[in-house]
Amino acid sequence: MPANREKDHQEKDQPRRRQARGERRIAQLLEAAAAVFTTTGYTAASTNAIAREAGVSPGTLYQFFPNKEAIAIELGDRLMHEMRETFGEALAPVDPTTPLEEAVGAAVDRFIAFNCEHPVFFALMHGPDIPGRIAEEHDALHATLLSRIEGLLASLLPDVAPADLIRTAHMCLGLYKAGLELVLAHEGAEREAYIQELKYALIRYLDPLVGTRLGRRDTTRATRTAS
Amino acid sequence: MPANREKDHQEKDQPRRRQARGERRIAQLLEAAAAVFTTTGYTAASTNAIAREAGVSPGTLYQFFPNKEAIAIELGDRLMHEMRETFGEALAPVDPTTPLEEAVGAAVDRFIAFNCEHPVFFALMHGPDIPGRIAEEHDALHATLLSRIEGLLASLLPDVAPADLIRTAHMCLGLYKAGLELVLAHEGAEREAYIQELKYALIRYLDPLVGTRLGRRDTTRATRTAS
DNA sequence: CCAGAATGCGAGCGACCACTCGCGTTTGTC
DNA sequence: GACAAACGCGAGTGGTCGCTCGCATTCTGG
Repeated sequence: MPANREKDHQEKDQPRRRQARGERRIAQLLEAAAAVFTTTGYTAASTNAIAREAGVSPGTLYQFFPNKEAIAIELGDRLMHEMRETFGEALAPVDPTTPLEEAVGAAVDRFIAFNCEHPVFFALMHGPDIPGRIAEEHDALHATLLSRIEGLLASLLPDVAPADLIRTAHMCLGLYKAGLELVLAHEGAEREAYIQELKYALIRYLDPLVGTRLGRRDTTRATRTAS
Repeated sequence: MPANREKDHQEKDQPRRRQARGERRIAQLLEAAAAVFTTTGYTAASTNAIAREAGVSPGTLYQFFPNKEAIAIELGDRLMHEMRETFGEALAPVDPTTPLEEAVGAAVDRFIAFNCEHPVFFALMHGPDIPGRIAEEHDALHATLLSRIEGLLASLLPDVAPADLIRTAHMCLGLYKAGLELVLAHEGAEREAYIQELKYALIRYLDPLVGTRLGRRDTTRATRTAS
């Protein structure tokens, strides 16, 4: 196979010369795609609808993306990048003396904030309708999150077998996703209440594992608002 | 509008005269549909694929179902019916002296068993790809489950405000769904382990709400299998 | 045994979708 | 100002899908 073509079919070596206009269009299209994906999901979203939402023609969309999948991939990449830089390593390093409540509370708060700001993230990760390539990205993110959580748990719970640690990490992520769905489904005070419930469920789930730790406060639910 | 037509367009008053052959075909088609929905989801499933899976022609399929949606509706109805008769009122009445562990454990066991036996149930309820009518059925089931759980919780936790009760019911269902996903994703011993984790998470979440109850045993996790 | 209904078929219809192509417009460069 | 490249357009193409229709076959009641 030839090493490199000239002006034709170049995809990765020469990312194609873009004008400022083009970059703006790309951002515009990704924003529109995020909106459409959020409301209809990936498969049900039509490229024509995305182009319409962005106020351009279908042809213009395909000037910047080779196909529909690439739009979701690029969107996923940017989200992942933004996620990393939003709370960089905030999940990994854990001072073993940190109280469980604080560690869980801080992690949940950050994730919830991110997901509220980027609802398309949940839509892309949660749909059973995602084709091959995106599923890989999804799995990669999933694995990353799991290993992060696993590391965090390992620092909190030194005396737990690895197999149990992995399972516990899966459970934490699952419980978080369940809570997130409820959080996103509500607003205002009710949303806050669900955030508290989520933190509470996670803390109660993890607490007894923190067997030999000092100063374990009781995790009994605080007095609830009488409503 | 006329009260009833004769032989034309009758839909509900005269369910159309069926032969035994027809009933068999319907069951066959629903089974095929369940298989296809389970593997590909509702929207991605094509009626031609369902017909092929059932070994009949597309035309035959439409002899028994007016459209694709009706297949999912009928499937949902039969599932719901089977669910009701499988553990009828098993969720509703709760002896207030029942230990929390038993109540939760029994309910989870029953639901997990049902979902393992009918994987299409999870596929139909979990997909974000579901059109209007089915979503209504979904919501109806959701509401039914919620009120059942709410009733169960009310019998267990008499001194909790209604608003908190509703929220707690939502949380329980969400936590269950999260656990179910993990349970279905594993097999054998690992599946059993996740079932235990799910029960444990629910019990720990609910336990402190059972404030003024007698004989509350400690819910510390039992010694885990050493792998 | 026979009329009529129920069942079964599969090519085909219209709609929609991802994607393309030819051509006109704007922009950066010399 | 001129040339090329990037940008922009929208009708059109091939393909899939839900669904229909005309016709053949099988069953049922009288």
